[in-house]
Amino acid sequence: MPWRRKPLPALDLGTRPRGRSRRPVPGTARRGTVAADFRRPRASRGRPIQPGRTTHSEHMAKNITPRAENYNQWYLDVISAGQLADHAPVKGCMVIRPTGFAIWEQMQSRLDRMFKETGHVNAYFPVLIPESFLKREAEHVEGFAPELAVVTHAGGKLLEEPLVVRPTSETVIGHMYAQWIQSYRDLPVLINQWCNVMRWELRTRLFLRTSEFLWQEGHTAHETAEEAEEETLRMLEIYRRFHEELLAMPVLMGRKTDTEKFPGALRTYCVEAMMQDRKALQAGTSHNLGQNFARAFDIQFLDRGNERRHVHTTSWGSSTRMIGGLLMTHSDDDGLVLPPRIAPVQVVIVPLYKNDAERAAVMPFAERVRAELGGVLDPLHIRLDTRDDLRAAERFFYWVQQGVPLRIEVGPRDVGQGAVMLVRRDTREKQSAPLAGLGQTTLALLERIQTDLFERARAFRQANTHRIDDYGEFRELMEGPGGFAEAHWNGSAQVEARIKAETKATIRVIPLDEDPEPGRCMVTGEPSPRRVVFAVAY
RNA sequence: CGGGGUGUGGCGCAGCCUGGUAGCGCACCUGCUUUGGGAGCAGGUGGUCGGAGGUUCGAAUCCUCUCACCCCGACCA
Repeated sequence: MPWRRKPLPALDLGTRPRGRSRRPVPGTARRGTVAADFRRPRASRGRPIQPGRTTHSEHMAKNITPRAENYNQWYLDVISAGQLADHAPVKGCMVIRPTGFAIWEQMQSRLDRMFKETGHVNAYFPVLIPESFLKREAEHVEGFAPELAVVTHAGGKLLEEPLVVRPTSETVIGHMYAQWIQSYRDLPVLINQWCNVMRWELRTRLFLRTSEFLWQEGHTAHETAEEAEEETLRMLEIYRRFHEELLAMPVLMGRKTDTEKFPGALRTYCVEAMMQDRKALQAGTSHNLGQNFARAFDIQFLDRGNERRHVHTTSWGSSTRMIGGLLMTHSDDDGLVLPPRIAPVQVVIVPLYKNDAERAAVMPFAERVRAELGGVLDPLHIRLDTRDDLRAAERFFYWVQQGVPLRIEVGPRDVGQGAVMLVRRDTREKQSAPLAGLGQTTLALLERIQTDLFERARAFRQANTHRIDDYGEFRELMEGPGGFAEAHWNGSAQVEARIKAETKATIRVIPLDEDPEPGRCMVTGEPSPRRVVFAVAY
């Protein structure tokens, strides 16, 4: 079963340049092989790390509102302090600053690789789509009409046909697939594109919901319904792995209800995460489009029996919204916290000195530290902070708020001892480690940080997930602390709508359990085949 | 679109009621002293008060119109 949970594999920071000889075979996830190169330090080399003391216990960031005080403001403050993004002059649009974009680039390169390993290729389709295309699929146009941006003029003249700025690309791509696909020999078509899309949102929030956002949209066409469903679930599983293994974000996988599904889809699946305020965030979606778009765009092929048939298509996407989700999963009152595997800067070395004499001693040592780490990490992901116009404390806070998982302080005292100070971003634990074997020590620590972040998030979700059978209790949960509620539902859109109206909670996923537990709808008492997961969502 | 609010140096604000030609904190620049968790002192740069019109000798301040943004609600990756 493609959606079966797999254990978190050994650390693959994915940052060390790899030899060309190791070429992954499409369709097979590289597992273990690469990680084994620098997985755990052998006992003889890895120095035991003493339990450290934390550098401080209180919230120290004076430019960030604590979560407990105002969660929304905290979110905006973390973005601002970390210099991730800024508001653009056009309402609802954002400027992704270099630090934020670097995170996106990391996400892109890791996901892109996972797509290519499963046989997909990249292409690019235009940003402008004839308005009439959207109208060809009834549900699709109904779903997207309210949020379309439309170009009516160009070259100083009124256009004969308005052009919409793509909100998603099923239509143009369907149009092209109709021309490219003639025979079953042309199938499957497995194309992905990285691009921007625009959806005119009424209420926007940086990363989570902006009018323009960056994303990836995969579009595939298949011979049979079974193949399309298989592809849909395969990509869902890739999103699950990406979130859990790279972003350290535990996610629930499942199906969307008809009210929540993609306009035009047969079925929509998604991965859903819990944020620190216990609200749900849909992080990636995978749609089985059936033959809806094939019929609308006349995508037909001659099958093996020489009969003309419509293809079965899928589409799947994930966006810059994941940056918001990543932030709300791990960050704290001091600012951004990034998991090592996705962090653009994994380790920062901060040299400390008071005068030229100390500088002369410390800098070469810091360079040695960098060289040592360069043996195990991609040098691009190691930063040596040579700024001497900033005070030490200011540099510390800068990197704290950039979310760098590990800071290495190198001062005169350390040089004397042939050691460095390692400071974890997540726990703030500070510990001394000798320069000898520092590469392995660092890798082990990064691995630990990665798994700790994931485990912490999973424990949080678990602590805030409740099995609920009584609607009164359900309302109390949603009106009070919030969280995920596993409850029974009779399957009707009316009851779903009533629950939403009364509690703001929606059905986030219908889990893909193989052995569902039947019961009775918490609202109507009617039979229910399985529990579904409710939550208030972003 | 309905309800509430705000527009004054890069950011956050005061001044408006009781008109007299703009001030504070942070940031920024210079210098000295500092530097293992957001330094101190001294000096300095920068705005004509969202926009338009009106009242007045005189408007950030009063009046009219207008624009933008933010928060709450309905829609959404």
